[in-house]
Amino acid sequence: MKSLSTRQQRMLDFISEFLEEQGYPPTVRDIQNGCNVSSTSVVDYNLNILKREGRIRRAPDVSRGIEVLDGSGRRDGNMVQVPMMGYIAAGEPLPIPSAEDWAASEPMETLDVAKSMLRGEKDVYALRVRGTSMIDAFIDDGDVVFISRTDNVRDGDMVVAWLKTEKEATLKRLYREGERVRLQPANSQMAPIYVDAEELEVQGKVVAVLRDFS
Amino acid sequence: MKSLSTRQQRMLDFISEFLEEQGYPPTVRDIQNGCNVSSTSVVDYNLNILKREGRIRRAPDVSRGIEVLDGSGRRDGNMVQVPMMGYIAAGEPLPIPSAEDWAASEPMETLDVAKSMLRGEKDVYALRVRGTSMIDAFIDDGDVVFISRTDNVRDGDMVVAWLKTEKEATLKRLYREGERVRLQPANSQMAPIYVDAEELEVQGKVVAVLRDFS
DNA sequence: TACCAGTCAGAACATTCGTCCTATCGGACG
DNA sequence: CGTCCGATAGGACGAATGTTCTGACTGGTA
Repeated sequence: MKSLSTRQQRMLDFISEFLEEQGYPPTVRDIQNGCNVSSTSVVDYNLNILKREGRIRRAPDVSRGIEVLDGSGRRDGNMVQVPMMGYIAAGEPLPIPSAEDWAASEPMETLDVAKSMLRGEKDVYALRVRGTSMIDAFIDDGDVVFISRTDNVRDGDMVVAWLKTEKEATLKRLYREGERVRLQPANSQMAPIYVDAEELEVQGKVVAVLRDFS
Repeated sequence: MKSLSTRQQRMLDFISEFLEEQGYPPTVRDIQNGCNVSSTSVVDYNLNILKREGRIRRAPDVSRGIEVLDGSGRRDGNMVQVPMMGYIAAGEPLPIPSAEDWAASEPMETLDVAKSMLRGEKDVYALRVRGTSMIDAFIDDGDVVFISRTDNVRDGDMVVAWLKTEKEATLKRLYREGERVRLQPANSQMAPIYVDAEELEVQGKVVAVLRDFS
């Protein structure tokens, strides 16, 4: 990647900052003032260079039609708000409304998460782990688990397993073995649980675990 | 929060979509065409209502000067690119260039992360954990730890501890006890390590741990 | 020196685009 | 029925803004 002149670098930084602060891109004249350039034509000139170098994209004849591209040519701003649906703890039912109620439900606490972290998983919600019942999966009290409400569960996936008779929800790796299902703790020192397929309800698949120190 | 008319809701959705797809907000006329409105004045009229209801912010006399606000009045698009600096494993030195080299170093792999996840911590980088040497901190092989290169370490913080003579880097909770330092594993079953303050170099503070299933 | 490519200035031009004025329509209300 | 109000249209004005043209200045090169 070709190196930029100081002016071009400054312009690029200014555009990013402006976008961050204002929520929309700057105009040619905004850049002119922000970078101490004495003519709009110079800004235009250097914007074309930035475009040629693949640093920005420009929509012609469109005011503020500038997009800043990162190193690989992607645009920034790929966030998603994941609803925090409550707690998960062994022995308590999961407080998850159906998908229909979901959209209609009241605004709740949400977690800002980069889309890339979810790797394309859809219909994701978050739960905070209460207690140390998941410790065998290296999931501690207070951790946040991101669950994808998907049916596409493959053997070996970490799932939210609801045991109907025990009325218990835990996180385990799931393996189908004929009639029954093996629920394998992540810790090899711990013994697996075998249950009837009927006994089990898979609430979703764990996409990610987040532990926050602050 | 007052409910919106179908047209207003549609406009709000359109603005978000447009912003997501184009990277900059729509004009009044973009909204007009996108929502099948027959006059710009109607768009303006409804935009003012959306503003009054606190759903958007508008910069007067500014083209595309629309910001979509979430429920609590914050603007979307609060992302940060955290550099992935390599691996951390007991017995290997940390491959962390100094802060000066850092800016000059080559473009490296980055992780998109919501700012809110870092809770204001500055100068954050990421490391991938190799091996199970951190297992006592409930940190598994392959997990990603986010490190803040800060000096503001308080007792009880989880830190990247570099033991000079052992040439070992591990994640432990740090407690100062006079001359020496106690390094406490997260797992209460495991015994703490006591080292001379001289022996220890704190590389940074752990801000978050992320485990990704995919 | 002469030439050339890269960069910058200043200014004018043509759209784009936010705003505003006026008018219409339908429902609620006395 | 008349009035008022929210929502909608159509259109036009003027400011905001991208684009372009001309000219000048620089440093490198034959």
